[in-house]
Amino acid sequence: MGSDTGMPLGSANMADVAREAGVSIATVSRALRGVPGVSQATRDRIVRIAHELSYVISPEASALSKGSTGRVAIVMPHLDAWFYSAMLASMAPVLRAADLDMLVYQVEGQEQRAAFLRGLPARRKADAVIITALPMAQAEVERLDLMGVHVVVAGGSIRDHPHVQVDDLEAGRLAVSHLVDLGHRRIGMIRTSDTDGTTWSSDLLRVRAWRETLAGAGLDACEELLVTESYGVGAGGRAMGRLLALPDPPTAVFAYSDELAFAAMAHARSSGLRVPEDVSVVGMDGHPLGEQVGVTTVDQDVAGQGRLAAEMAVRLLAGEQVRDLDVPVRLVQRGSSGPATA
Amino acid sequence: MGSDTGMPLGSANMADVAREAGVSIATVSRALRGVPGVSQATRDRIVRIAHELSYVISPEASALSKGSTGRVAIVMPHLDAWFYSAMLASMAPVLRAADLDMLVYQVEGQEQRAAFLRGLPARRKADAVIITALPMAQAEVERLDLMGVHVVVAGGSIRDHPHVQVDDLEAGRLAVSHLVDLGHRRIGMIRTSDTDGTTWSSDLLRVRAWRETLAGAGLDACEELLVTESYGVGAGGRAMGRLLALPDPPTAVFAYSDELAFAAMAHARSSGLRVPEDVSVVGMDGHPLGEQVGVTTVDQDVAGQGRLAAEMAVRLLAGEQVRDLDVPVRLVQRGSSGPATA
DNA sequence: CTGAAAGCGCTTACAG
DNA sequence: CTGAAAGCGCTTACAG
Repeated sequence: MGSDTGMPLGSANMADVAREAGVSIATVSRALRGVPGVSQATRDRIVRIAHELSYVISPEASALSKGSTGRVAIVMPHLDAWFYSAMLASMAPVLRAADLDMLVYQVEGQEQRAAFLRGLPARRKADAVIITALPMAQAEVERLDLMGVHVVVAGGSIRDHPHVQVDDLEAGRLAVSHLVDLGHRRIGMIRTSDTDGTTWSSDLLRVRAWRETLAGAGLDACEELLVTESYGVGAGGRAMGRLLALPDPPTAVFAYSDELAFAAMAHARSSGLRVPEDVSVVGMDGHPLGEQVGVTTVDQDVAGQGRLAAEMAVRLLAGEQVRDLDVPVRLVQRGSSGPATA
Repeated sequence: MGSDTGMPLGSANMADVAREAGVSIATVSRALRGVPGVSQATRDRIVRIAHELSYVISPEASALSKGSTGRVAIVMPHLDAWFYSAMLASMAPVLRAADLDMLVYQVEGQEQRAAFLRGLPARRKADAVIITALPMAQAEVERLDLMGVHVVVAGGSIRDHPHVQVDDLEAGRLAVSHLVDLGHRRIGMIRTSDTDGTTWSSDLLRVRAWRETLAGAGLDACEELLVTESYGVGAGGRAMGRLLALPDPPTAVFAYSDELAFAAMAHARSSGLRVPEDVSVVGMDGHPLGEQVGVTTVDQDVAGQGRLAAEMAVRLLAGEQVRDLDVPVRLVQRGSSGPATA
């Protein structure tokens, strides 16, 4: 690494490389990007000198002149729930392979969402934005159109933006039918209320599936069996507590996520109940811990959804057409659900 | 929102705003950034017009001329393990408050790490980089110095870069001493081997604590009791399986993380063992599920570490001095550990 | 195959 | 308080 120019390592710009190589910066630019129009010898020399100078292209300057940022923004309401981190983890390698950087925004609650959309911050910071399972009110959704970047929706759908999702209605039916088939007559549902007052397709659809499946089986989907707790660590436990405290508690519960299911099960057990003998629990997602802990779930291939959403963004940036993708769900029966005994 | 200029919403640049307002772009720049030197009337008018035109500043152009990017890069080996996602989640609001964007890099394994450091990609893409619990070989560490940006280390330490960490030696001692105090004589340890061949302070220190604590108690820290599985979903289960298959299996196990502990417990139970009667398990982290599932752990306040690391990055960017921060750990006793019965 | 020059959209001394 | 102009570091027609 002989920096014989005496300049601090890594502070070189394209002009320095050009000077050192005895060519114009236009030639350096072409050589380094690998575009045709440079002789192999010149290219080799430039590459070598750039390396010697520890030259790194300025993404800002590059972006400014070509008009694209080389970045994709990922927007999620939470970063620490498993669903979101699994999404993120599966998007990362796809974007990396396409040489795109990943800008991550945690946009939690209506206020932050409003601020995010008001500032339209992603518009000039990324070439595309992947909205992941973000609750949104109708008026907010409109703002999305103004962002002037490609929008991909993962884990849900928003108007006519291209999306990757599962059929949440089917997912909910799978879970609830499974419990109905096991002979349960009182079946509760647990969800969290980040979605307060806002439209979020997955949530609405799973609740609808719960209602419709119960109705279809001639069972009562009364409001007390649908408990909503605000998002947070204790949500699942509190929700289960409320259900179990009912005069006529459910013998089975469908939780919106596996993490809620884990907490619900733990709460039930610490209340002296056996799972599934006293109460059955079904979650949703396909959380890896679920296999170990033995939770019946509706697997929605989160990693697959993330990968596909990222690929969709990559395609859009390449100017290709994309079409909406539906990822199949499947019921995975494990120890947390069993026959109704009452 | 009357765009009376007829140009597509959001495509305006500073010159458009200037023209519309009848001022120079210099004045627009000052007005919009809130720097002094613009009359209130002019400022108000400019702000209004910018809003009407849905004007959003070009971060690229801004960054190029002022020489900073307004971004912080977060580098982690995994994004889907709880520890990392909790770190990320706690960094996000701090960076947001400082008006910094978060660029996330999942750098997994030696090959990707080498590529990351070879390209020094973060150097010009962010003003600071927060390295989170990333295993690194010595030679790789050297390259860090070349990045030409502020480096903060979270959840460990790397040479003399400012860091936020816990005392992993103490953490390990707390866990193992707890088991020794309960009367256990055969105490195993489970870890994962992302760290293969590389230096990662936390890992080395916790293993050392395990060895030293056992030695200090006159117990045998034989190699068969230290099991290393490559990182992944099944790691904890496989590791526990290996320990339990030993001719003389341990009666207690210290797992590097709570997630490993969950899996280890599940495996033990599915093997027909009771926890803690037949085997005690202690994890580390302070995973929220641990409270629900009843896992004894060494809480290392992950969210606190993430917050402090992000604050440290913000301070460095503000030109302030920072000093290394040590976050305290504490043993949280729960149901997964109990007296030795053998 | 190579270079001179315009342009991307800002910020920031420097003048007034 | 305001503006003209240089400069940030690239990319990309356009010529040769």
